[in-house]
Amino acid sequence: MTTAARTPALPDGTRNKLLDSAGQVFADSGFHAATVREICARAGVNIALINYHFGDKLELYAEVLRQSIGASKDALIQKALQSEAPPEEALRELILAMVQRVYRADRPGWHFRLMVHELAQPTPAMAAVIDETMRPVYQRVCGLIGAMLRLPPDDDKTRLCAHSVIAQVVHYSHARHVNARLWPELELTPERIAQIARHIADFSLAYLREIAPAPASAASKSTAIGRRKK
Amino acid sequence: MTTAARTPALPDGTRNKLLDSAGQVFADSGFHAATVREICARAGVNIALINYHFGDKLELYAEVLRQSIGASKDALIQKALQSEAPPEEALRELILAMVQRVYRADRPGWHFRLMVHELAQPTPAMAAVIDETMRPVYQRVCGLIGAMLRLPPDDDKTRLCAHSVIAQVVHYSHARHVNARLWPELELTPERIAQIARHIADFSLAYLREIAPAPASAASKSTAIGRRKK
DNA sequence: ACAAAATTTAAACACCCATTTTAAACTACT
DNA sequence: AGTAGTTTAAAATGGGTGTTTAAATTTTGT
Repeated sequence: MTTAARTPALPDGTRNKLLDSAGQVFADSGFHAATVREICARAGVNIALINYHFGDKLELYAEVLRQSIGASKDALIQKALQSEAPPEEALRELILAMVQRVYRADRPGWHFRLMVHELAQPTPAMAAVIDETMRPVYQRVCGLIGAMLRLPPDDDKTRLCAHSVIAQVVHYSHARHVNARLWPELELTPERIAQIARHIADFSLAYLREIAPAPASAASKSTAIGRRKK
Repeated sequence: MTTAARTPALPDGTRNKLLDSAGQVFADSGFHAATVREICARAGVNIALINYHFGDKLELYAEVLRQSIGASKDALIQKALQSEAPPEEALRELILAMVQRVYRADRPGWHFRLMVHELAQPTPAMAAVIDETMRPVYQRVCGLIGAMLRLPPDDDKTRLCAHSVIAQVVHYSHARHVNARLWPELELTPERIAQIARHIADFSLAYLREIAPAPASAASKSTAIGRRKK
C-alpha cells in the first residue's frame, strides 16, 4: 500500500543525497529535533521523496544508522582486531586504533555525534549499533585481558578491566566538550593522539601486569616483567 | 508584560513541584523533546502555571540547571574533597564518593542525565555547570595525583592520569545504556558499586605507584624501580 | 469582613511538524 | 508511440507543541 521503500536504481541518486544530509542533520539535532524539511532542504530535493524512498522518518534514521555502522568497518580497527601479536602488544594496537578512530573527525564526523545522541536518548536502533560496532571490540578486549590474566573472558575481573580500558578511550569522545573546557591547552595533533593512546596502554597494563599470574614458562619475549609480584 | 516570574512565596509551593518534575522530565528527554504538558502533569498542576511562574519553557530550564548546580553540594563529594588522608587514601575516598554519587538513582540522579544531554547538544549553560560542579573535583584529583607523582597539578602526565581516573568513573554514567547491553548481568547492588569503586582505585593506583618516585623515607609500600623517563 | 492581589483553572489560540494525498511533469526503456 | 518508474509541486490532514486568555478561586492586606 502507498509507496513502499524501494531499492535505489542509481547508486548516486537522490536517495544517497538524502542519506548524507540526514546524517548531518540527525547528528546536529538528534532524532527528535531533526526535521524532514531541513533534511530535504539540505539535500536539495523535494519533501515527498523521503516518503517515497524510505517510507517514513524513522526508517530513514535506521538506514542512516545502518550506513554509519557499515562505515564503521574501520580499516585500523579491523586490522587491530585480527592482530596475531601477543596479548599485551595486541591490546596496545587496539587502543591506538580506537583512540585514533575517535579523534578522526574529518571524514565521517557525524558518526560519533550520532552515538552521543543515542546515549542521551536511546532509540530502538541503538541495540543494533551496539551489537555490530561495539560488541566485537568489547569481546576482543575481554579476550586479550582474559588471556593476560588467565581468566575467562566473561569473568568479573576481566570485564571490570575491559571497562576501565574502554572507558579511558571513549572518554575523550563523549566528554569532548568538558575536556575542552577543563584542559583547553590540549591540542589534538597526531603526536598528541598517539601519546594519549600510549598513556592509556601504559596506565592499564600496569595493573594487568600486577595481578597477572606469573608465566609458567619463560616467555620468548624480552619484556622482563617478572620482578614485581604482589 | 503578561505576568512575569516572581519569587516563590512558599518554599513548598507549586513552583517547587514544577522545578522538581521539570528536572526529571528534562533529564529523561532533553530540553527539546521534553514537553511542558508532561512536566505539569507529573507535577499535578495546571499547564498555565509554568508560564505564570517562569515566563516560558527556556527560563524554567535555566532555573532547573541553576538548582542542579546548587544541589551538587553533595555531602559525600564534599567530605571526600576535604579529606586529610594521605593522597592514596584520599583518592580512594574520592573515587568511592564519585561512583556512589553516579549510581544513586533515587534522589539526585537526574543531574548526570542532564549532563549527558548537554554533552550531546550543549547549551550556553553548560560552561557554568562545568566550572561549578566538575572543576573542583578535577582539580582535587589532579592535586592528589600530582602529590603522589611529585609533579605539578597541571603537568601533562598528571592530567593524563586524572583523566584516566575520571574516565573510568563517569563511564558507568555516560555509557550506562551501552554497558547494560554489553554486560546485562551486572546488577548494581550497593556491594557491587563499592566493588567497582575499589576496582577503579586498584586499577589506577597500580600505575601511579609504578611511576611514582621512591619516597625519601622508607615507606611501607613497595616501589617499582621501573626507570621510565620521557 | 471586605476588597484587592495573587494564584489557579479550563479552554482556546496559533504555530509547526510529519505524513498523506493530489496531480502533473520528467526519464528511461521496449 | 506507450508504459512504468521517478521526481516535483502544492495542498490538506491530523496531531502535538508552547503560549495565552479570561474567568474562577484562593490568599492576602487592612
